[in-house]
Amino acid sequence: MEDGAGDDLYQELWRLCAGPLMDVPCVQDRVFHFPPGHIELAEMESDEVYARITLQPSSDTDPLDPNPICSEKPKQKFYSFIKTLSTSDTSTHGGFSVLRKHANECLPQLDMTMENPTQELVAKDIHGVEWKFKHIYRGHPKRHLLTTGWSSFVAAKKLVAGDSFVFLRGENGQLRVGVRRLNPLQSPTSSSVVSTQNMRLGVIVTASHSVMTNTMFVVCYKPRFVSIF
Amino acid sequence: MEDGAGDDLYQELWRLCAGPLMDVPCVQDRVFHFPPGHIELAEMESDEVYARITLQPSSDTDPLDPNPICSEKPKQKFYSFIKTLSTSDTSTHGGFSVLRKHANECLPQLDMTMENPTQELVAKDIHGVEWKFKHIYRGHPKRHLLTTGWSSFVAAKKLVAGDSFVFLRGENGQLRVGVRRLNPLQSPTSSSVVSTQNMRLGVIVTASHSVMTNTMFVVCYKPRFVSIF
DNA sequence: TTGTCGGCGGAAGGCCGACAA
DNA sequence: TTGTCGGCCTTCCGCCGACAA
Repeated sequence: MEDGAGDDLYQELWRLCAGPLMDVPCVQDRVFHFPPGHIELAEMESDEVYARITLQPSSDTDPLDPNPICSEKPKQKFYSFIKTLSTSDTSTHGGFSVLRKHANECLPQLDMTMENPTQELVAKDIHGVEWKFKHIYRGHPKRHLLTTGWSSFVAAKKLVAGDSFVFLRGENGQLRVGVRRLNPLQSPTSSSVVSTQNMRLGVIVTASHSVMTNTMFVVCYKPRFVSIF
Repeated sequence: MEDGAGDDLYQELWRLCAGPLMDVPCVQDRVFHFPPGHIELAEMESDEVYARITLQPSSDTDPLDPNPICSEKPKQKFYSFIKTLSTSDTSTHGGFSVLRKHANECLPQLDMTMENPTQELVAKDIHGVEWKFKHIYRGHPKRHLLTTGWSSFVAAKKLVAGDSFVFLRGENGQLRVGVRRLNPLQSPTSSSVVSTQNMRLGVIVTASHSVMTNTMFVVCYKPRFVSIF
């Protein structure tokens, strides 16, 4: 999807959107004789993040074999904040109020010699879609705001007060934005076509078929609904 | 969902939204030793219609046994039209232009002694949700239009030029509205969580399990994607 | 007959500082 | 410091008849 440096940022964005307790383990997988390999994703409609884990049955019986894939360290430093949205933040009346601490730590520096310093921020969400925001420092007393572009983001992501806005900057200056919802958007399909029962049976059959024929299969791991499978 | 007379209308609405070639057969089911019984539905998001068919394995071996359920005749007459939406119909600039023939045949009569005769139409969609439209006969030359309320319907149903608007009136004066799309809305889940493979396997297992244990099971029949199952 | 347009009035969007919690 | 509000300007919505295909 992106050049090398960007992948780190997407992975960090995924972590931020999923929440601190939702890291996907990849070492213990070996205990069940499945060499790991997973990919982080997000739903198109809700931006709900999930992990797709590709599993292949293995005859390797040593669960203590160190896993080279997980031993890599992140190479760059990240600057990020998460803010719970106020009523004003999500209202169509105005923009987004950036807390001073967040602005100082995470937003690119403004030229403070100007009367009303302003800049355009261009950030990508977890799908790689670009979002533009006007960042301005104005008012009395002075404050940081996101104005033009913010309301489109709120509408497109269907954000309401209580949801959280995720912002991330890499050392190289690349920006990412994301969303963490207070109440997940209900999927239209969950109530109609796809029965949980059918899915569960399908997964079981797929897994056993995979073991018998020694072929690969895929599991989707959704932080919000871990207990389903 | 509704009192008796309304059910007929919903069934007719389902037929109109699915298209003339999409009637759900219910006689030949017997040939496969499944006493029939189905219910028409529509997806919450796209209004795509489908049929949910409940099947129970049967030891009855006479395929020619007449089916009493399908021999009933509809009791009331329906007045309906389907119009392909023009660019103007779906534009936010104005309302919906009702073809004269359609207005004469299907819309409730206006009081033509008025200068600009108008009335409010209240119609339910396939979910039972009410939609209100202002119907007015005005302009030079005179024409039938749906104005206030129409744009909300277009936005909510995500209609674009080329899609079709379905209108239905029963003898009792009850009104129904529906939608038939040129290009189906792609479901966000179809590209992510739910794999066709898992669904297919789930259905097969459910069916064989049903036969073995002689219990009921359910199949969803979607006119647009008959070939999937 | 009916699709599209210009005109226009009103509602909502959205940028601003004021102010108080 | 920052959530909310009144003010005000602009954009877009949406109802109208005109007009031509």
